Amino acid sequence: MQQEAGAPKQKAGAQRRGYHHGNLREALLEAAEALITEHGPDNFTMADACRRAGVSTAAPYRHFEDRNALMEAVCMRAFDGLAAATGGAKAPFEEGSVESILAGGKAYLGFALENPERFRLMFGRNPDLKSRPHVELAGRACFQNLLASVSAFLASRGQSGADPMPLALRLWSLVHGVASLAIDGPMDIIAPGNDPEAIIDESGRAILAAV
Amino acid sequence: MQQEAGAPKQKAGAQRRGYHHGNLREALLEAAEALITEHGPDNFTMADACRRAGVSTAAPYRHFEDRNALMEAVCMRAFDGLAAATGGAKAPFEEGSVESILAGGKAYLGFALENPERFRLMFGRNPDLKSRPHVELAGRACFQNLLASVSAFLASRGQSGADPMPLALRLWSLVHGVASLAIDGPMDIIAPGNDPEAIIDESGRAILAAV
DNA sequence: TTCGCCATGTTAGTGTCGCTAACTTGCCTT
DNA sequence: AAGGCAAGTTAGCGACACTAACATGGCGAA
Repeated sequence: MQQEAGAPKQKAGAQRRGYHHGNLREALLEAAEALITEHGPDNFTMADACRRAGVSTAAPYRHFEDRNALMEAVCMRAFDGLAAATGGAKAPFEEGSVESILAGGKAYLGFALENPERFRLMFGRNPDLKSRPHVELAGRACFQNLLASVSAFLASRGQSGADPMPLALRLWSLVHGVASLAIDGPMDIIAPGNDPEAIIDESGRAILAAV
Repeated sequence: MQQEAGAPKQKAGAQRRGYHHGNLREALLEAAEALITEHGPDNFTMADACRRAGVSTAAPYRHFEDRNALMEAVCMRAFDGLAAATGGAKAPFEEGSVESILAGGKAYLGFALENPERFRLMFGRNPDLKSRPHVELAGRACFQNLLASVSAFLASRGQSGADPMPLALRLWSLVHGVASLAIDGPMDIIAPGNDPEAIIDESGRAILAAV
């Protein structure tokens, strides 16, 4: 899902050698991730990324069509990270078990807490970003994880043929709500010292038990 | 010059008569609300608001310290609207009943669906906005509604003294998650044609039943 | 009635940003 | 060894947030 332009160049580990940077695309991605982590996606500027990478402000446009294209690349990396986090958390548990589903939800929350600005980039409303097929696909792939778990859960409850979507949406809404409130501040302001994981655990069990 | 009868310094419903606008503060607030509704808080610019109000780009700074101060004023109006919507929806039902709590949650969702960009302004991460005491207070006041309902609900279940906070946070997380996913797009993309209200209804009942 | 204060407008200007155009450099193929 | 072309550069455009200094005119006081 990348190759903007054709020719090979010095690839990995390249340092600035002279006139040419050598690995600017990767350097910009790393700069963007760092700056987004630090200041949030809204305050990210191309100029900042250029300064951090040590190039002129026109250089990025050889590698990314515009600011949003760079954001898109960062966004997709973030989705990969989220999928890895949730997938990894479920691994130790039996597929379709309550524990595995809750572990996935808590990993989703953990990712949001550890990478709040990435999370905002992924789920904030940026119509231009949302409409990019790659981003949409990455999000969909993430959700497949949950759908599969829910299908297995329903099967273990004797509902093999049932549509997993309604239950998956309930669980996703819960977990996403906890994560959003936790990182956007209201939860800390309103109820400092609470435990977001506990909310997922208790409400999640209630929702699963109601099937 | 031109002026009809000599209404001095018109306060309400004022039209531009000459050098002075007459009611610029209110005009800017209305322009900002319209522009935010149309293009989202991130794409709102002071210059747009000025054009819509028919004044120069320097004029707003006589009424608002900066862009964020204007956003703050819009944000607080939005919190008032949310409080009114949720409070009004609960009114027909007995305080503390399951139906009243669910109605409040659905009204919260309804507000988000009807005013997605306002909702994003209120709950999106804008550290400068969040830290303003007025905004924090408005948000807290909104939450008091829910806390009161949950207290009454617990009392009706024979738990008069219990702390309503944990249950309130579970419900808020659920409703906020549904609203966020519904307006930020993922829900439509992943599961078009679903019914967000049903999620609140079903999960809400499950969470309340687990008390 | 007149006068002048000063709130509320204005124009002009600064620095930053996203992005483009046109030029330059130097790696890689031939 | 030559030169094509990817990938840098500088310069510049228009938009933005915000400021400074100036202009207007409504209103209260003399």
